Amino acid sequence: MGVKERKLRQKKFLRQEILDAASELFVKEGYENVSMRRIAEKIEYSPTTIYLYFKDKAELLENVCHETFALLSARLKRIMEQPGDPVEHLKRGLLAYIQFGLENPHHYRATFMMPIPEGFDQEEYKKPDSPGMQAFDFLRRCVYDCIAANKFRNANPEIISQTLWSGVHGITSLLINYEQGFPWVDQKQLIPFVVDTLVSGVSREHI
Amino acid sequence: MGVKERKLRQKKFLRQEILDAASELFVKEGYENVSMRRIAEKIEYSPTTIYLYFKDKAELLENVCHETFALLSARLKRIMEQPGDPVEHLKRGLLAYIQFGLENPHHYRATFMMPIPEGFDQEEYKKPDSPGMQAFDFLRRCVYDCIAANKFRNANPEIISQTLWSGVHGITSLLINYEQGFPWVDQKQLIPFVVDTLVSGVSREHI
DNA sequence: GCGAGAACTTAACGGAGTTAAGTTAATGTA
DNA sequence: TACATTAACTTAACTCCGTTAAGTTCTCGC
Repeated sequence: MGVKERKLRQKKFLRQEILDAASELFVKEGYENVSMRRIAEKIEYSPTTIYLYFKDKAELLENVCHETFALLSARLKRIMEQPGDPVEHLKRGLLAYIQFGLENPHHYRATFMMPIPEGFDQEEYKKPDSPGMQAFDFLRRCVYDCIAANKFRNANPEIISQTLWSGVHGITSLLINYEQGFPWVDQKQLIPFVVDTLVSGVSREHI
Repeated sequence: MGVKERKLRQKKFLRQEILDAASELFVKEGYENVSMRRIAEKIEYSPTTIYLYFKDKAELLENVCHETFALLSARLKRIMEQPGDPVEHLKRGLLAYIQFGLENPHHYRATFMMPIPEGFDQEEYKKPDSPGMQAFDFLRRCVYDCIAANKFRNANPEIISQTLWSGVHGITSLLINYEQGFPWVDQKQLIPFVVDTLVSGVSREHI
């Protein structure tokens, strides 16, 4: 009897429809302006139906972000697979991270800039299969490669990775938050300069 | 007739009481969990009274943050007045910035991590007397001093200042957001390493 | 004594996230 | 085929939010 399977497929389909509707509203209007009621309206179900598929709004938007960040991991993976020396890999990865954040500002904000809801299990985030951790792992592997190639100054690889992440997060989040609210120099100059500064700062020699 | 003066004093007093109550709730519970009603309850006035003193919630919390960030500016000013070479000044300033953010996480979040309400006049932020800009000016002056002392590599002072700011903002905001949600290395090592990386990255020679 | 205005409150609006209870339709079982 | 169970979904409601319009009270200047 394929009935059960069909039911399951239908359930998964609606779940995906919710995710898609939420994602679209999310991209267009940002976290603050996405309400459960509007998502429900979009898929033409009652608001309470969403709660049959997601525990609450936070869990729903968490899943929306997971979907998007899988794309970042894929992009980083592609960079790692291309030929090039480790430092070049690292630089391209850092640039891709920033670019990704600027292309998906609402997702980036929801994932890395919003307060973690209280009572939320923070241990969840540390799991290596969470999309944030997966992306961080690419960075970490890059750093290990650079250290193996004797390109970096003598320091804990973990501290270097975290420094680089905080560096790219800094410029990404500030540009997202103050796109117009601050007299930025040209992004096309600023972003590569930030990446160069970071990589140069952890390198054995100036580059 | 000192009556008008007394009235004005009373009005200012209540305004300050609102600010203090808001600030206290803010520090204790964070932006999300401060409601106009709760602030009103704390000062034992009706919620609508607050609107006689502040246009809306955003303006109130903006003022709360201004107060706090005046403290940062004062701290940075003190650092600049102490003896020391410009690079040392800069490093101490960057460290003080991070420390200030970690000491006032809710204020820092509200000022630098929250989405700017739509319809908000973003030009307001660029004004040089806004507390954010004032603090940024200390950084900028440090950078100019370092360039004058021929310590930095040849680059636009503006781009260097913005790079350094985004660097300290990155580590500050990530540590605020994921205090427990990420396997950080020891902050006592990480934070100085970040500052060293940034300064070294923009320096003429490795340090 | 009276009118004006300042200071503050009451009551309400519309919207948010969420939940409890109810409805409907399909399924498995006798 | 008749009945009980369950899944899927909706209706109605609760509590809370920011904010506003209207009303009240009190004080001051004339």
